[in-house]
Amino acid sequence: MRESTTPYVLLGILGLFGPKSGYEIRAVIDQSVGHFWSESFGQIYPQLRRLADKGLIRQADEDAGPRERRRFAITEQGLEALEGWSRQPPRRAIPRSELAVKIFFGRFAELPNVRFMIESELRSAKQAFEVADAGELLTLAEDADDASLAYFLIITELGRVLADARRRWTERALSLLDAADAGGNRAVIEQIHDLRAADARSTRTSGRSSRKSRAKKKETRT
Amino acid sequence: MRESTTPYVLLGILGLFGPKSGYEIRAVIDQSVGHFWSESFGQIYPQLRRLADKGLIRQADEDAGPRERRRFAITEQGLEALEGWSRQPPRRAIPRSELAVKIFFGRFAELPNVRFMIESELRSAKQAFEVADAGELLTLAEDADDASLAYFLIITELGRVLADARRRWTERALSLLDAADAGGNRAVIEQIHDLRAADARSTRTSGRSSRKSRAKKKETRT
DNA sequence: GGGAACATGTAAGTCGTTACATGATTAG
DNA sequence: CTAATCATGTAACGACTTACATGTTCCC
Repeated sequence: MRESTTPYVLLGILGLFGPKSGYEIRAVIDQSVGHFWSESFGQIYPQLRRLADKGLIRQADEDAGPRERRRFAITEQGLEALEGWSRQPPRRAIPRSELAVKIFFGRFAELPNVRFMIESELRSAKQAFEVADAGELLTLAEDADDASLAYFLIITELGRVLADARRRWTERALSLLDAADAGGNRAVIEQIHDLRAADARSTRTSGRSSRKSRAKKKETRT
Repeated sequence: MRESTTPYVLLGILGLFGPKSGYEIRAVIDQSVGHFWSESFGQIYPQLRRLADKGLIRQADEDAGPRERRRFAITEQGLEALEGWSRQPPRRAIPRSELAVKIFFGRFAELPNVRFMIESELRSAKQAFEVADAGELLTLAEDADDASLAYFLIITELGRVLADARRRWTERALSLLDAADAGGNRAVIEQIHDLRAADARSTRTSGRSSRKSRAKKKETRT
């Protein structure tokens, strides 16, 4: 990675939510984009200093003691840097999933073991869904007038959709494991065909739900 | 990260597919778990040496020249190490998505810009789905008798489900963007309610598809 | 003979986590 | 008074990417 995204994340938080300390920034990240980004203090504090040195942020409270809270505000320059970065297409990297790798190598573990991993993933996915769902309600309640409302909701929606997908996958994975356990490869293949059939059914159904968005699109064109 | 998973990925590939060179290992990773893991040569080659030094792998062809292909095979010791690792629960890390962050900070970009990012994601998701789908067909054709069949299919299934989720999310994101563009926050909120309604509808429908897997489960119990 | 793909490897440098050190403030 | 939480910061280390250097083999 030629350029770290960390500094821009810090700038973005300060830009959206006003002056914040390193500690507060971390909390805000966890509670907003926490499903898709994280920063450690070991990254945040040195980076804040660097941003301040470059003039992209400035200390908001000049009267801070040595171990006291120091809030930073984004500067005009920082805003420009943030805007410049925001326009660039995102770097996409394959997310590394150790779970996926361990399942792929499942042969070298015991079946109950693999099953347990998937069940853990199921619990994790359910919880992630609840968190995203709660976050969405909170956003609707608190940011109903915010200029970022649509963006915030797109992110909570991503959390919901992805968590739901993870949940659905765990169910399918368990059904395949069951099939393998009970009927070997033949049953596994049969189960895969069932899943494909289920997919075909749901594709047919979901075509209906796009009716509502069509109305919106018409408005945009006029 | 206390312990890298890279060495175990190399061991796993050698364990599943027999002796391979660094170059081949990379190709196999890309074509199998490529959606969920990747390794660079800068990782692979030094790591192979370390694994060989520890006796977890050994060079399969002793007669290799300086710049010739050197294949490695997993040893008994390596297999034990791999099995030990396989049993441990996976470390889970929040996948860092720069796309999500950029959208969250969408206020600082221009709307067409954000839209373009999401449309790129849509294309990427569609392509990922096709790749996963093709991989599944290949697995069904080539590994129908493999002891890992169920595990391989669980991974291709993960690729399909996740790619599909990403696709569905982009559509929703675009509908929210449209709403914001056309009717501001009020329309956005309306659109979110529409999405929730669509969710409720599909939850009701999808309950049916678990009928098939129930049959399998019954078999397992007996 | 030349280009594409195959193939191995190193060096530099960044990125990022973890563990540690330190202290202030608040609630019970 | 003491535990939890708030709060800032550093140091060490490991992981990983990127760019570079080098050479082979195969096919046109």
